[in-house]
Parts: sequence; C-alpha cells; structure tokens
Amino acid sequence: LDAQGMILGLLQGKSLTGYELKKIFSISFAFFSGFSFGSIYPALRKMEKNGLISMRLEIQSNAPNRKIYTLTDKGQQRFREILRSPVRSFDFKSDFLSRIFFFSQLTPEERMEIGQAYLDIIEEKLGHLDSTRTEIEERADAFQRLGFEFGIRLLKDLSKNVKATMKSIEKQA
Amino acid sequence: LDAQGMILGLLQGKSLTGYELKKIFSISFAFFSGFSFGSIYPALRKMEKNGLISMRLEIQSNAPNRKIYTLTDKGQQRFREILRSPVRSFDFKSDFLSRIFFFSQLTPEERMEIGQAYLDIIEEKLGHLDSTRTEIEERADAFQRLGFEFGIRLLKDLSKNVKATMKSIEKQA
DNA sequence: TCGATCATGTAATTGGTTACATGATTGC
DNA sequence: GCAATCATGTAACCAATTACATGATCGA
Repeated sequence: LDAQGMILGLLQGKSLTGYELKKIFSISFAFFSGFSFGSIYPALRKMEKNGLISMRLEIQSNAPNRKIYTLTDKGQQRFREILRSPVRSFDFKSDFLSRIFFFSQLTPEERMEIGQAYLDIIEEKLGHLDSTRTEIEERADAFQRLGFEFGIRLLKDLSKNVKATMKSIEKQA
Repeated sequence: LDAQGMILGLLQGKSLTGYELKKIFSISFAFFSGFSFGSIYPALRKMEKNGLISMRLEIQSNAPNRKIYTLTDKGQQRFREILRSPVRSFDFKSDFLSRIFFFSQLTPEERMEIGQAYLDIIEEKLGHLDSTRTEIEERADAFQRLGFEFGIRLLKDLSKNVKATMKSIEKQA
C-alpha cells in the first residue's frame, strides 16, 4: 500500500492529524511501511479535495492548531477497493545482495565489514520491532499481531541467511 | 546499488552495450535488481560524460549500430568507492504485509485470495531464479553463486512464512 | 537557555518507470 | 505478412525523500 492507502487504513479506527499519522508510521509501522511529512500532508490535502476524508480544524491555545481528518463513506469505500485490488509484487532490493555479486573486488576484511553492517541493520530493526511489541499487542487486533509476528520471523530468517552466507564467504578465497 | 553502481559492476568483466545490460538485468539479475532502458541509457551517457566509462561506436551493416561501453580507470576506482561506501538499509515494502494489518475489513475468502496471490508471486520468482540456475552457475564466480543461493533461501523462507501466517489467519474468524 | 515536542506545510531533488518514436533484419 | 530481436533514445510521469520555513510551549 502506498501513502494514500496506508492513511486511509489508519483513519478507520479513529480520526487523526498528519502529525499523529507520522508518529504511527515511525513507531508501530516502522518496519514495513513509513512515510515522511512530505508525503503525508500533500496526500491528506488531495484526499480531502477528493472527498475521501473530511477535515475539522481544532483551535488550540497552548499549541499550534490541529487539522483532524476523518474518513468519509467514500473514503471507506475506496479503501475497500484498494484492499481488494491485485497484490503488487514485492521488491526486495537489498544493497547487501547486490554487493555480494562484486565481492571478488574486495578484500576478505571488507567483505566481512559489509556483512556485519548488514547484520547490524537487521538487528536494529529487530530491536525496534521488539521494543514496540507490548504497545502493538495492546492496541492491535489478531491480524495485526500476525503481521507483527510475520515481520519478526522474516527478519530472523534474513539474519540466519546472511550469517550462513557470510560463513561461506569466509571460507572463500 | 543503484543503476549506476550496477552498470559499473557489470562493466568490469567485459565491455557491453545498453541493450546487453538490459538483458543481463532481466535475466540473471531479475530477482534482486533490474533497471529499464529509461534508466540505463541516460546513466550510460552521464557516466561517459563524467569519464567513468568510454564509448566505442560499432557500425553494423545488418543491424543498428551499437555503442559499446568500456570501464575506465576512473570508473573502476569509482566502483570500488561505491562498494566500500556504507551499506544502505534494505526496505522490504511488502504489499502483502501492509494489507494484513487491515484484514479485519475483508471476508475470509478475500484474505485467502490475497495470501494466495502473494504466494503465486513468490513461486513465480523462484521459478525464474531456478530457470537461470544453470546459466548463472556457468558464468558466475563463487560469490555470485552464493548470492544466488541467498536469493533462493530468502524466497523459500518467505514462502514458508506466508504459509504459516495464512494458516493462522484461516483459523481466525 | 537549550533541546524536545507539538504542528503544518512547500520546493527541490531523487531515482526510478512507462509509453512513445524509429527502423532494419530474420524466422515462421 | 507478422512477430520477435536488435538497438538507441526521449518525455512525461510517479511516488517518494530531504531540506527548508515557521513558530509556540514545556521541562531540565
């Protein structure tokens, strides 16, 4: 799902501001999705113009005003269409994987550094995912929890896979 | 690696034309990388302008002329820099994974359809990878073969993971 | 007083894709 | 005669990012 699809999805439970959406993207959804303000605000504007969401301005005295967006019926309907549209092929463009193909150009030490850097990235993502575990388990429904577990397994498999590859590489040359 | 990085890498073994590069991308490298003509030709022009590669025009009588590009010393050096630059974090933006989070909106049948569509995509990629196996095993060096195996394992793990998730989803109301 | 958090937004840039344009040759 | 392969290229578009701009409030 793109920014529009994700926002529509998140707006189902409750009305949210762009700022709150960003937070959700960078905390709960950080592993598999995430958009910056530069995507979120223009998307909200466009969707409001198209009648998928409606906006209510909340005047605040001690903080900047907030624009609270709510899903309309039309938006709800659009989201269902999006969910039922053909599943797009994933791309897994791994910088690590593309570099392996040219490892003959590097010293054994450099190869190990790249592998380790990649493992560090995976570990960091796993750590992040794990740190949001309790939060997710509270708020999430059964499907969302399964998505969470899916992500964890994926990262663990990837880590194993990289480690196995690095071991073979170490034996090489 | 981006288009420029990949092209520089592929140009190490031998001189190639844009057309030949495209072929390599869509056959041997289809799983983890791949660029269209719209990326390749402009990249080649730019890199020639920057002295990373040199061009030789081959006049053909029975076919269109070919522009054969060869890596220069400067290009070789640049490629080494690229290989040693910090590894970028991967993104695994899976359409399937993002949809799971909103599966409560769908009927059990629709959920299964999405899961199956995703499995089909994975299976198709595995099939493609397998069909290039002999070709890759002939031409590739040891590291490239490891990259190939890495890709196969990744897809198989992913498939297992999706299947497990779908089984849990099926049990869910 | 300084950094974090709240809050919205735009402009420039990136890095790709798709569709289009051109045109000869070869094999079925 | 028609499709595929060879071969190069451009223009329009897309979906995102980054950096910038603005500015108040609150806690250490």
